[in-house]
Amino acid sequence: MLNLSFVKTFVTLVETGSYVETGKILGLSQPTVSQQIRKLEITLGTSLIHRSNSASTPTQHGRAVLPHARALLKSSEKFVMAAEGNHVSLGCSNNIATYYISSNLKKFVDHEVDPISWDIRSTTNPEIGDLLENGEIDIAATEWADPRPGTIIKPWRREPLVVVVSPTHSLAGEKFISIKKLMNLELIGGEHGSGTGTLLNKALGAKARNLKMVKNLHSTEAVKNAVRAGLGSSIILKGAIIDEVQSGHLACLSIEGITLEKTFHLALPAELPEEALPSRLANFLTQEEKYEK
Amino acid sequence: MLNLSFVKTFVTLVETGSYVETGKILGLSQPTVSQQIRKLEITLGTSLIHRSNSASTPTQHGRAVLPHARALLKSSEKFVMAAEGNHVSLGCSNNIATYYISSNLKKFVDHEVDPISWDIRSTTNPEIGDLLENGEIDIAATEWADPRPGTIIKPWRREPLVVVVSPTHSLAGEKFISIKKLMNLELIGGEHGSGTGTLLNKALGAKARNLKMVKNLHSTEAVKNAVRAGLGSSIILKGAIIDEVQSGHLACLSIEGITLEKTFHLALPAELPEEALPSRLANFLTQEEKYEK
DNA sequence: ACACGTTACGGCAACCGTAAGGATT
DNA sequence: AATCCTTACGGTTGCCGTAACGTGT
Repeated sequence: MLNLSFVKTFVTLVETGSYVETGKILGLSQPTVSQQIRKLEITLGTSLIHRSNSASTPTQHGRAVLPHARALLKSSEKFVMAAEGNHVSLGCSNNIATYYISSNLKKFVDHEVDPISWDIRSTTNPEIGDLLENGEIDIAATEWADPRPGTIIKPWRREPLVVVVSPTHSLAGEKFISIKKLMNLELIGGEHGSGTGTLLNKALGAKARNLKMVKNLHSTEAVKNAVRAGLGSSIILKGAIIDEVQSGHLACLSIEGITLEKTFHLALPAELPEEALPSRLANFLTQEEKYEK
Repeated sequence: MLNLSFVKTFVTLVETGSYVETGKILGLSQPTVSQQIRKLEITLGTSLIHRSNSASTPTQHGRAVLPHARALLKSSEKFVMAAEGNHVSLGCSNNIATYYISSNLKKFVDHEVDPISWDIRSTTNPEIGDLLENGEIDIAATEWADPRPGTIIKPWRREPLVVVVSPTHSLAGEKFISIKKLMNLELIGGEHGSGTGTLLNKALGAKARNLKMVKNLHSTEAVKNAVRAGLGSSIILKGAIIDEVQSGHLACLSIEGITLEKTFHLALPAELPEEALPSRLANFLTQEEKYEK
């Protein structure tokens, strides 16, 4: 079986180009470095480094293997981090991953004393619940509450939805749109399962039926592009179009008389202790955002 | 440093739930299994398995670490495979990855005697060239030739482009469309850098300027959805819409008088020996498709 | 009594360091 | 001569198996 230390010395040897230097970095004697490379080559059955007195360069094989070697070491680090409780696998809805989570995660990482390792998986809202149940992620951030056995749900933050139109649209420049006028817009929908439809039904009641949904595209980015091109309008999370509004590529309006808000939720395994990293992240996020009833 | 064997025994122990069984599978004595788990726990500094005489179940920590452990082992396998020359990292344009490569790759894997490990990265055509230059992929399949220093390019296969309209469109049902009528269609473009624009300029000459490109969406799937919804028409690789045409959700036509074909290319590092896996894959693909001048 | 896991201990292989030996500049 | 890597060899570590020992069913 493979020896991770040897892989590590191989990688640093390629990076430094020198056996002596590698030894110094890793705290090994120089002959040991030589020995380890030899042994690695034997277990792999191929030559990895061109032997010459002047320069130590990887062979063709060595170069081919190098990215995999790096990936292996990284994977090993993640494993150790996870074991030490300093790793979170975060699962987010596509929208949250794209537009919301990054800055919060950065703040959390800076806020923690020990270094944190993390990864993010983003997919559709319903699948996020599956991932959490299967243990593939430690904590989930979704656009609607998806209660499952063995998980607890916390409300995280409220995010307004706005009506988005092309800047050349007659309504561009207005702050509000009446429900009546909303019914006349040709609306382009986004990703399925993001809960926007349910939300509209709740806010508009029976009138939601009269909205002219002309098409569903599969991602918010595709919707934004379509609206920007004048193919229609849409109802989108405000956080997703801040840049475009600022730069004048899109115009946004609120709906007169109603507040359209999506509540983001966090979900975690139920039996998790408070001091576990996912719990700390959840607490940090909810406090940070000061969610008010 | 971590010992990969121990990680392996940990994973199989969780899978089997028995020390004895694990020993049998891995060819170890039962006390050795016990010892390895203990040592792993010591190096990680946490308990992984609930000690009890009846059932061996992972602790909370153990469950949290498990996916990372599996990832680590998989990463190690990939490393070994790469070293043995039985791994290819294939980079494809998004379209090729989505619609073309899978069946070919399957045939190649079946055709090889030794088991092959592989992975696919898909991104835009220009980026594929970068990946190959950086050694992050071993072979590239792109929608146009992108010659770089140190790489060789082979034509792979020709793929027709067709005009795609909604099945409710007046032209649906026709086999051909005149260039004149093509000028009247509101065309939706797809991913940037896929070479379709260049191809149209070559085929139509100055007339290409008169095409009504109303919008570029960022992926072929988005374009398909938009066309299907009647938002416009498009010019797309035929292979991307076979299913939709068959099921009647889209209609396709050829352009009268001209053949619109994209040539897919393969790119590999220049100095690669013929018996290397990427070379074998390239040869298999080009022979399979019988590319004629 | 039996099945399962742990503890104890000895042999053996593997790893690392020191010292000496080429080869190239 | 100096630098860099390899070879040779001995000491130590650490891994594995056998045997003996708890413990719950």
